Amino acid sequence: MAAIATIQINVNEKLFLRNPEHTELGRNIVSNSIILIEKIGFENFTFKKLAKEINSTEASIYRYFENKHKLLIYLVSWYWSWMEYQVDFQTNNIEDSEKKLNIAIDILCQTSRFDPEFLHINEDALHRIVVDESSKAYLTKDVDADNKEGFFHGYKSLCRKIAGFVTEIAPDFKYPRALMSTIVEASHHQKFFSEHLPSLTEVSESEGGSGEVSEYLRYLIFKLLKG
Amino acid sequence: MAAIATIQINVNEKLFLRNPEHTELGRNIVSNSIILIEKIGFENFTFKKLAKEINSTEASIYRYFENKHKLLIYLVSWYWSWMEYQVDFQTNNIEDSEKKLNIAIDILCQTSRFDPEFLHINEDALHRIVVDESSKAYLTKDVDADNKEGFFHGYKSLCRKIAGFVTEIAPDFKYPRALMSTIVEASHHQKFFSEHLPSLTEVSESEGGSGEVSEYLRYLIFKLLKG
DNA sequence: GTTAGTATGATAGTCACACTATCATTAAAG
DNA sequence: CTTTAATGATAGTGTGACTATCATACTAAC
Repeated sequence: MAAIATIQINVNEKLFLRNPEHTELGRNIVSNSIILIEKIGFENFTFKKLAKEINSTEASIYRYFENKHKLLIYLVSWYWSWMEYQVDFQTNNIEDSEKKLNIAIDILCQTSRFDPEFLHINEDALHRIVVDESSKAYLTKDVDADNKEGFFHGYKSLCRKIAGFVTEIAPDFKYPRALMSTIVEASHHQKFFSEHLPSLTEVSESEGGSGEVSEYLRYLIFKLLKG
Repeated sequence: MAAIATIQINVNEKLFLRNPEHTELGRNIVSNSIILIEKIGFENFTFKKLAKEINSTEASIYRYFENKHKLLIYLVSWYWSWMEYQVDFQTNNIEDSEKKLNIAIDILCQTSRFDPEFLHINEDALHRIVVDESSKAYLTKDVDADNKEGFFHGYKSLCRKIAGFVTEIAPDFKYPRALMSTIVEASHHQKFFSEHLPSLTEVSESEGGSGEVSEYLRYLIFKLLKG
């Protein structure tokens, strides 16, 4: 099926040297880096290995991304923009704030699936990268500099948006943003724990997400907001 | 004041090649690695730099720790054991489960300070390492293997203990362990966000911890359990 | 007191990662 | 038809992450 309107996901321009969306090689770098990072983990991932994978060279990849850390931030940024787009799209024309919040939670946990138009991006693999690796994007000594450059705009923007739903439901709730950052982080580590350190949680995510993480988060949030 | 009884913090033996507690050099490695990692960050930290710092050699450090990742897990493990000891000590003889839970939260957030007997360990620096770096200890492709070796025992044990307090307060609460892992993780990233990405939270931790993180966490937990 | 063992230091070497630089080739744009 | 931009090919540098070897100093045992 042909797309009539093309969705454009915007990522901070300082995250790349050449825009990877504009060329075949660039899209190849992005799509295969997702596959490879998901497969071998970010620490074991190198531009040399990626180059081999796509039959290109290290030097060519360096023409797009300064280093693998910038690439990771690029991928994670892309993910947050995509998430925000999904939230906008799926909550559009919905009045009920609780409904909107529920939709947002499902999107965060990837419980509901949205047919995307990004042929070169494996969204499932990217989601797993975000779960496993995204905190490494900001847990560095460069956070403050990177934040000044606006690298975390997507994450902050999404949190702000969902925190807005929270405030619509409970205008007196004191911690809408803290709650949302807690929930977003929890959506990742609860999934991680359920798969790798199951004694840290009652939630069990068996294959593809039966939705126990989102159930748990939903329970937390609504109990907090409505008593 | 002299200690009459000496506290022994136990760390999984597989985390080191030679027990660093047993020698001067070993304790030096541990104490200076804490200072150095806190200062330059885990990614920039190398055994060579540490060796220089303590006037020793790379080779000597490798006789104690297989690699810097194992050293990180060692430090984090030590921290969790120490935290659990503090919880045990400070909640001893207290009957009221709510009080115990409050104490545990304060300990997690380092709001209450405990005079320790570990001269060679800078607990404040170690706490900052745990906030900034501890998730890197398990967010790797080796989690499952490392978990099998018991490297995360301390973390799991502490969560289980505090989850026990939760169950004492609210026996019907469905997610005691998930809640506790969420809270422990939140105690780290809320502090991190308040310092580096403040738009992600209402909490602000000005110097030494005025305790806003613990206030927030306390609010969450008790609203959930009694709300 | 000699010997044997253990901890550390000193040095050097290997391999892989993280780049940087240069030049050749090809394809598209004017 | 020429210029320019994108890629490939190759090589080189510095550093990190180790491993190996040998010398030395101290300690503990016989």
